[in-house]
Amino acid sequence: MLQVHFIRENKETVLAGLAKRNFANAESIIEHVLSADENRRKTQVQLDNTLAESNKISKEIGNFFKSGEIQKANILKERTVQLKEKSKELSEKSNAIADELQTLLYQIPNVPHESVKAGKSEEDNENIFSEGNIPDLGENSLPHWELAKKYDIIDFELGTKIAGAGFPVYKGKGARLQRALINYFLDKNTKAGYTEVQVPHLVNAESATATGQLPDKEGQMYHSTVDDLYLIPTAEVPITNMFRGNLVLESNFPITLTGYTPCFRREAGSYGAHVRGLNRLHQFDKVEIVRIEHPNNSYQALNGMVEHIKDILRELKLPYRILRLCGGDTGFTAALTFDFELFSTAQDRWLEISSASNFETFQANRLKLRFKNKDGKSELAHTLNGSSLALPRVLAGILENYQTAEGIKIPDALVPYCGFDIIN
RNA sequence: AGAAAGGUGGCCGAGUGGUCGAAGGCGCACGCUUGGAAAGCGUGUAUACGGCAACGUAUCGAGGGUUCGAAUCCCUUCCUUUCUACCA
Repeated sequence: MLQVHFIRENKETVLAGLAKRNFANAESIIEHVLSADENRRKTQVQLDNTLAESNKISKEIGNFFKSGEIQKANILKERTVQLKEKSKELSEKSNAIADELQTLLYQIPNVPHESVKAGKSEEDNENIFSEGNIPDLGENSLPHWELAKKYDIIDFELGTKIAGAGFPVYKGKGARLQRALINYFLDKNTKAGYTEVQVPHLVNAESATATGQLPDKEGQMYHSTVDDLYLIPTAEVPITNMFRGNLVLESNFPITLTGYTPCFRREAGSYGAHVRGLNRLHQFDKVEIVRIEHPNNSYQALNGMVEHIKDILRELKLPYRILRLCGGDTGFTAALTFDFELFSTAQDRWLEISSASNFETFQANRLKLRFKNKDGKSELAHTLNGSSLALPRVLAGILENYQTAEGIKIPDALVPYCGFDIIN
């Protein structure tokens, strides 16, 4: 959520940023915010003055009671009746305006970083880097869902029986490979200095709001209405919320965490060939990295995250590219996002396997996550996160790119984690 | 799930109707002291909103109520701890 005073002082920057996102009605919503803000401040002053008078009289009444001048006290009491009514009215008005303002602010996405290009959709994303060899698989290459069946390592139908479509069952070497990947990713992250955490897989509404899943993405999360808890769509939510409401010391930076969790997404309305197999699931595993940074450092930190993820993909010898998302494709809460896409040779398409973002103060403002700066004043911190990595598509990429006539070879880096070097 | 106790500033902890944004301590900052450090002494040290400022207002888990006036009394709710019950 943008800060009102930021919008007030940087109206043109905000409008230009929203334009890059192709955000509709930016002009009118910003005007609405500014008028509501002005209205709120005006009402607040009136309320403050009324309360100040009321407080003053109350003190006088107290003094009269103490000195035994009961009559004088009673006269003053009558005066407070009107003040009370007035302050009640003003405070109701003030609350109503504050709610209105809040509703408006919740609708405004983050202002993109200056390096973000304007654009409507994924077609306008910029390809900024690519690496790795695309293997020549010959004529008989299979997509991962067929490989999964051939080697009996993932059973989609069984998952459908147990839960429904999008909940695969991993079996034998498939399950082991998945576990190997999780351990491998966590080891890579902890070696890079990230502290490993295990966090709740269900979160309350407050947490989901703070990182930006609520109110806009409500329909995308599974919701236990009895307990009013949400199944996490990503570990970003519980890990970032570890710091909700915190006032950290500048010397605590950088705060770097990593965690493995399953992720749950309703994906309502998704269909077609692009969601086949492991391409899109309701439940999938992911290892996430989260950083809390000083504002001066956050972009350097984002680059560091990108380098870290590159390093992993390089070690797995998978062909990938990095996209800088355009304004229209950048998530609601992010200022700058780099997507990592793995090339699936057998499907002849790119699969998103990681997304690294800097949210600047957008989440911190909702989280009330601050630090004390050198002047002793509190300032909002910057939050960042990235996947390192999302499991199913990496698994799909390995199955497809490493397939041979003898079976599926295991990337060297994973062999110690798997305990075998081929699936056949 | 039942019973009891409790939730106060960065942390600990006092405070049962007015002079309480809140004693005291720890921590932190600055100064004095010192060859330097520690100790000691002194001063300062919550957050948000409005205001150039003086200052005003709000905040003692959250929400509501009583009262001229609430950290303090009442109601609701969330959480924590202990005991009992249950249990991987």
